[in-house]
Amino acid sequence: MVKDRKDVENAEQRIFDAAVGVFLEKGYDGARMQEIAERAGINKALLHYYYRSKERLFKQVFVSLLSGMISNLSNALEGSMSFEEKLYIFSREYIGFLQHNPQMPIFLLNEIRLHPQLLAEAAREMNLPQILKMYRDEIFHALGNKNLDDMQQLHSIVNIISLLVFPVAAQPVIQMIFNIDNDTYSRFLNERKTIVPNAVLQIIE
Amino acid sequence: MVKDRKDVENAEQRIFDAAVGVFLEKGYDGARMQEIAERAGINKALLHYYYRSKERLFKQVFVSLLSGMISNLSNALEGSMSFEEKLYIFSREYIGFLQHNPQMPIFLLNEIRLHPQLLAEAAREMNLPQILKMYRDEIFHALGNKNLDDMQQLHSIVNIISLLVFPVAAQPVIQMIFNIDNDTYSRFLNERKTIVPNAVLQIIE
DNA sequence: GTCTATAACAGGATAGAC
DNA sequence: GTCTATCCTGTTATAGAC
Repeated sequence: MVKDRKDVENAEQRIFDAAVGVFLEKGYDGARMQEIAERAGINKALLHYYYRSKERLFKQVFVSLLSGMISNLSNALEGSMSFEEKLYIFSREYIGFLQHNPQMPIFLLNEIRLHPQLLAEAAREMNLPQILKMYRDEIFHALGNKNLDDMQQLHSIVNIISLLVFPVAAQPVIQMIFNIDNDTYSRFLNERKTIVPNAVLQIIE
Repeated sequence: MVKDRKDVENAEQRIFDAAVGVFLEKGYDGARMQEIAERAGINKALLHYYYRSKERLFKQVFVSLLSGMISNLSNALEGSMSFEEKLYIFSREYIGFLQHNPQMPIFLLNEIRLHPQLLAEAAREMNLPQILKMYRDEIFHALGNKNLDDMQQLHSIVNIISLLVFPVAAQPVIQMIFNIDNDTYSRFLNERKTIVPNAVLQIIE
């Protein structure tokens, strides 16, 4: 089980990596087992040998993407900084992550929309509730110092996420409507790494 | 061509209505011509008689949904009210519309993501550029009075749309994470009809 | 473990009767 | 216009050799 040679990645892992790519690009319904096999450089039959069915393979990919996204970001919230500091770091990290994975938000939201039970199942397989509880406690605690009631705290959190995620998720539409080239849009997103926390703090105060 | 009897809607229209429902629920790849035919109460062959192919039927549905959404909302921007007044009305109308069509944002964004050329084609078939130019002029003009440069204006517009759309689009995820029941979430969205314009004005000033 | 071959069926599309 | 029957391809999944 020596794995230090990355260029000789085993078949199971290559299949999984290929599946991540294909499912992300095409969605569950649009993805083809044939294409996953081709990208992994192996035969279709081997997919079923390792993962039994398309559905089971997809669920593993889905959980992996969702939990990867969440655990990546929870790092930004750890430590003993002030709420303001955490907000700036979180905004920078989150937009940075999304810039490297622009397809993920719509992919995840759409698959959840199509298969609502996915979210509950995924939550069971990863320790999602626990991680999210940490998020909530962390954020609510920070916001609690601002004398906001429960509903106001929820508005604040949703405001932050909305301002960070949507501009990346809707990039193609926004670029098309306002006729913006890629470089300009990239600058636009980079600016938001500080503009969003600024705006959020302004709203709360 | 008498059409005053709505209960005797002709086959072509019934097919189209059924197609809207199925495509919205399942997406292009997940939708089945068979199911559209069943919901329309006619046979599969008749789908092809009227619409030739699944792809052509889908394009008409897509354009209809996109242009319906846009033209509905442009009403809110007409008239000679102040920017502040328009902002409040627009926020109320937009969230209200989304509450009745919660599936639409993710459906549209995902189909555009899967088929980037859809947006350009749809723009050609409807008078999208013209409508959007009206939007832009209207909004930029209003924001222009606030002494904002181009990039700041773009941030403002994207902020508004993000704060309005995302909380509806991501409703299932947000409800699950924060353990919120439907009634509470509905109140939450209603509150945002005034909270969002308040916040936006606060950011701009 | 990995392959080839094929089963089994679903789904879009068309032919042709009425 | 509307239907039934059918074609034909693509797709998941499995059987079985190596």
